[in-house]
Amino acid sequence: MNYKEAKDKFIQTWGSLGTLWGINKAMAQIHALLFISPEPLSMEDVMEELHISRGNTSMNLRQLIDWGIVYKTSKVGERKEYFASEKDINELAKQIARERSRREIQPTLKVLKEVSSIEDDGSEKTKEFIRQTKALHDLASTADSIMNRVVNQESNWLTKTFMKLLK
Amino acid sequence: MNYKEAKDKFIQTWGSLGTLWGINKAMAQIHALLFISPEPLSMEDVMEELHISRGNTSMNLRQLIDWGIVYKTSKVGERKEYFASEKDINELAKQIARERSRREIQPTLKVLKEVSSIEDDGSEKTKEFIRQTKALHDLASTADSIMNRVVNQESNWLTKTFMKLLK
DNA sequence: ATAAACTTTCAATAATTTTTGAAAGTTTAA
DNA sequence: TTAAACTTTCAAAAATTATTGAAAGTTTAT
Repeated sequence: MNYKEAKDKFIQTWGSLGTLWGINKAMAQIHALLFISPEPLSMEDVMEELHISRGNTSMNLRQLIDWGIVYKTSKVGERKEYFASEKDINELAKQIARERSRREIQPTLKVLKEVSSIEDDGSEKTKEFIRQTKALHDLASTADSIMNRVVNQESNWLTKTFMKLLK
Repeated sequence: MNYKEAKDKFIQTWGSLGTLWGINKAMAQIHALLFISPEPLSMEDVMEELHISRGNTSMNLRQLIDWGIVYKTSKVGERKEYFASEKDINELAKQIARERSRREIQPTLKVLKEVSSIEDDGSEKTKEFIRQTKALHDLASTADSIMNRVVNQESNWLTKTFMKLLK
């Protein structure tokens, strides 16, 4: 396998994985491309490499910036903007964990808390509902605490902790 | 909020969350319904509660069974099959972790290993590619080890470990 | 063997999500 | 101020994914 083949395969794989953690294919592919590029790329570069339209590129770059895993840079004497991805893998993991917590877990916890607080009328179905939604709340809440802890520690905490756990 | 409202809200929320962990809405809603039901439900019951077709119900119940989080049961003297979800939250978390590892992480690891093994021709872009794909491989691999450990421990390991970490 | 009770399959349709591309918007240089 | 260089927006189109429902399939009782 040569560089070009490996690169295409990586971008393709990362792209289809993206849909699994809640971002679309183009967004994940742009991220993959920037992640392995030694130099920041312009919008034009991204469009050409991935064969996607200007509009699509613009919108998805914006989203990546919103997620905090891609940055705008500029080159002296050039008007164009260039884009670079977060290169540090720990920083990337932290950022993703942070965003997933904010976008998914927090809103879910809110709903779980709400629905598990209905009045217990004594019926079996109500009891079961309260029991099960409370259990889910606890699970999600615990998972979220872990994620927040990862997010708020020094960059290597994740790896260190994992290594300890694996001993 | 009464029981019916809370139930609908829970099913709705769980349904839209589903798309985020890689299962479709109907599948997640069926799971939600069974998860809070004190009794196993028939296909008919599920169709009526969620207003979805027979075919849809059948296919998604099958998938839930494939994921290992819903079981078929039967009632004596009845020909119909009934369906019940895994009720134990630790078992549910384990099962989901196990399936996500098998379906997503393992295949990704395979590709990452493959593409990060291309020959280093000394160019900056190749060096960067190898460095970054290796780093991702390490991250995914570590995350997977954790998940497998969770999967292979006694039912309460997850919660216990989390509690320790939070101290 | 027949038929009733039930489940599965799958081609057609519907719903949703993504992508395009051209017009509108913005910034900078002269 | 003008215009060139570049980016963003968004309605329409395309692509993808989910759902339906009726026919085919299966199982069980008689």
